[in-house]
Amino acid sequence: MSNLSTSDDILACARSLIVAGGYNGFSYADIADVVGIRKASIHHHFPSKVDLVRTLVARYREEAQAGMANLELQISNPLEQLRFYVGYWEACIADASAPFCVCALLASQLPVLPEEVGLEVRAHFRSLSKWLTSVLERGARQGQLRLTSTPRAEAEAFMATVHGAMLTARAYGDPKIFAVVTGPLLERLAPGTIPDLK
Amino acid sequence: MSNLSTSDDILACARSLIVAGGYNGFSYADIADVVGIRKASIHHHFPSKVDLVRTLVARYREEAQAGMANLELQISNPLEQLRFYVGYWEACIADASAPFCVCALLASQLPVLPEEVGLEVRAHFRSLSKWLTSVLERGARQGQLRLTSTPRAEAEAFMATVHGAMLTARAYGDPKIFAVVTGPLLERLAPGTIPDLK
DNA sequence: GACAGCCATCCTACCAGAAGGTAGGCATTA
DNA sequence: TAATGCCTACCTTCTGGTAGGATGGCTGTC
Repeated sequence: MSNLSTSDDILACARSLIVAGGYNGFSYADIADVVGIRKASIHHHFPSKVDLVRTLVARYREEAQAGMANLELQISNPLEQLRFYVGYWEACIADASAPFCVCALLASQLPVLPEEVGLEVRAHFRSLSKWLTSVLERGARQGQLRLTSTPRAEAEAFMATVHGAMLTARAYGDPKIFAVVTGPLLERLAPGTIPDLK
Repeated sequence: MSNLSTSDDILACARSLIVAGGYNGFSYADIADVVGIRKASIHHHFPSKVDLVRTLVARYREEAQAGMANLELQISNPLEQLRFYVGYWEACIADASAPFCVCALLASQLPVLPEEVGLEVRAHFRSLSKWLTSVLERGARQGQLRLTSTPRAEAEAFMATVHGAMLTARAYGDPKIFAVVTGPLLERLAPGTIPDLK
């Protein structure tokens, strides 16, 4: 991998392996092969697999939080914030750099996840939902977004559709379908268009 | 398990284990424990794990096809067909009998799935999408559904949202959120409600 | 009806390799 | 000198899978 810190390499590698196949879809040996290190050396950085994945998800959450905070600073328009969020994932899927949200993938395996990891994953869903709710609520208040139900319900639906679109893109092996699904999702929230017009 | 054929018991058990944790989330030993049989006996019915899971997904697909065909016979109203489909999953999630679509879960792990299994999983997505497209298309033609984009795009969005809602319900450990997400999804397609009315 | 043969089912016993993890040694750096 | 990072070597348990034997129900034949 890169020539930054080895533990960062391990985390980055584990992340992409998890994105590909989930918690039970990779082993220390897989990481060792990619990073160019021995299995035992990974244990030096992360004593157990649970430690590794918990750290990885915690860091992922930090990045996500930082991303949302940055979005609040850089973009004031709620609709544009949503567009940026969706666009971020569209790009990740298109260039196959990270074609799935780590937490979304792990959430699908929650029943077999170690508890400590599960807690982090659930926390991500709550904070993402909270942020989306606040964006939608603000957009509605400012008359920039048109909601058809409560901000919370709309936020959950938004999040669910984005996650589902990731899954569909993977199932079809076609990045373009992600935009096909998420495009109308954004349009529907934007006033100015008249959905009833045929 | 039940006292029907052993191979059916094995398939049923494997299905619920896959729904819980995916392809790598269970072993022959797990099934042996539940079914009350020895590991080696499972190999008699399904020589390899790939055989087992391929058969399982193929059967799941048959059931799904039969379900769609039956829906076409029993219910003529397209909106009611969609309601029934969503209600089916709502019930599965509520009673925890099958809180996730087997193919949706496996699709999330497509990169690490044996090819033969992956093919079946992708085929399910295609046929489900095809059916939803036809329902939406017919509904729009009959003036019973109001689409805001093409039937195909709307079908993909519908499917994605339902899959995402399954994931959300699992992440929150709360079956009710499934209806919170899918309810408005159906309402939006039904004419008669006026979304713009605050 | 008796009996042989056959086949499906399930068993015990075993295997090789992969899993996550440990012990302890050897450099390099602070 | 102490800690850090990485190594070799090893351990235990689990993994999917195989070999071969016991049982028991079904056939066809006499």
